[in-house]
Amino acid sequence: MGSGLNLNILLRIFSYDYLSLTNRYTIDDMNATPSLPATAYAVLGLLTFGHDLSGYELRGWAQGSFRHFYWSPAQSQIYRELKKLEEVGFVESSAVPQADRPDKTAYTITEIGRRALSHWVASKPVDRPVLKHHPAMRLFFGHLVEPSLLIEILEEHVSSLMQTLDDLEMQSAALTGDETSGFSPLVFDWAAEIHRGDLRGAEMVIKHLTTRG
Amino acid sequence: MGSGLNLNILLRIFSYDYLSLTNRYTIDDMNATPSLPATAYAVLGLLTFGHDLSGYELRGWAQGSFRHFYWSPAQSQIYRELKKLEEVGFVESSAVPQADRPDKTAYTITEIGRRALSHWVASKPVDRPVLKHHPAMRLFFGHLVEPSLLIEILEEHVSSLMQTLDDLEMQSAALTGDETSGFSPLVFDWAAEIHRGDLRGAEMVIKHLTTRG
DNA sequence: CGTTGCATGTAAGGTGTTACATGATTAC
DNA sequence: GTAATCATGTAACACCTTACATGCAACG
Repeated sequence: MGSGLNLNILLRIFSYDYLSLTNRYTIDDMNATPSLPATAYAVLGLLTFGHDLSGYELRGWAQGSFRHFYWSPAQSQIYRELKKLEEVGFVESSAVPQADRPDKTAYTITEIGRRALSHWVASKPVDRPVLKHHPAMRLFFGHLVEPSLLIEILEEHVSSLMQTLDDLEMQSAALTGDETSGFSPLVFDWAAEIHRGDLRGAEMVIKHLTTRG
Repeated sequence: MGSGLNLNILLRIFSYDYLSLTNRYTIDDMNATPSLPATAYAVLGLLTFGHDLSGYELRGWAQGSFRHFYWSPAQSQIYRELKKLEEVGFVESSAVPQADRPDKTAYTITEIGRRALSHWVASKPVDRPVLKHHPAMRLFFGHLVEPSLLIEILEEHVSSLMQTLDDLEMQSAALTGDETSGFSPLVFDWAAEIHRGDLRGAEMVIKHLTTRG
């Protein structure tokens, strides 16, 4: 362990109230990753693709990029995560003058933020994916309603899936070959496979319901 | 609208603090569905398969049945939802004497609970599925770490998926043909398709990473 | 002249988790 | 005897959302 580290600091780093930290991390502290919520790292990670972004822009990027394989956080939460990240020293903000507009606050990832993030990316255990499949939940209790109502719900789900697939294929195509996009096209392809599985399943269910209902 | 219904009651029913309700629902109020969280309906729905269950048993059933297509709530939350459900009159509890053990409290769905649930099952809009795919999120930021670490994470995910698939296939096989299981085998088959899509995607990613890393 | 987009936030409260407390029974 | 399972809960708090407030600029 490095120079600036004592038990007191460690306790504060790994306790939940990191918001009350007055000291920032030093590189010496980086033997372990502090327990920031995954959302904080997700926001932090968006700053590693080479652009300094404002809270507002981050919201847009989050919506555009993780929408289909992670949920996208509410805008108010992004601002809150940014505040926390700045307090622990993982990002730095700077005012960017805008023509004829109030300034915007752009965030840059710091070296120490980058290290913490890299550590988190490879850290284990990785939580298992969490799926909250509302249409499947409706089917699970489908014995309580008319099959025709179930089919309606399923068909809406199918058409929403097709839109999602279109979107994913477009995004993947647009980014493949782009040096700065990292593994994101690969992630979009992966997400597309998941959604195609969902589609196959939903169509199987519809077929089952129509041939005996 | 029915006899016992006035604006005041409506406001209380559709406001969030249904916990403070002193009046219970009557069947007349059932033209619409109150905004209970999906979790409450999920718990309520488990009581429609013909068994009266205790909080403890419900936790087990939830874990066993929706684990793979919905998340399973913490035990403490199940107890809280049951309390709420009883307060609005959707379930009734009765003490069941246990040999040589403290009594357990078994819950039964009421007629009005059943109506509310049926209404909810067919109500729209149905929320889109929410996926929080942690391994995919790691890959999304994979440009920050060694590819070998990514492959490790992916391979662990693959083996976890295979267990899930085994589990789903077993459950589907066990329940197919069982009159009392409703559509649940169909849901398990659907979930299996989703997980097979995930598997296909993860294997594609691994192949991609190994052939150029 | 109203709506949409950019941009940043606060207030309030719902949703869900972890950790703990309790107590008896069964199994090793 | 000590661990695991059955069984029920409370306390504390992390996480996240909705709704609102603000202000300016551009579009039609």
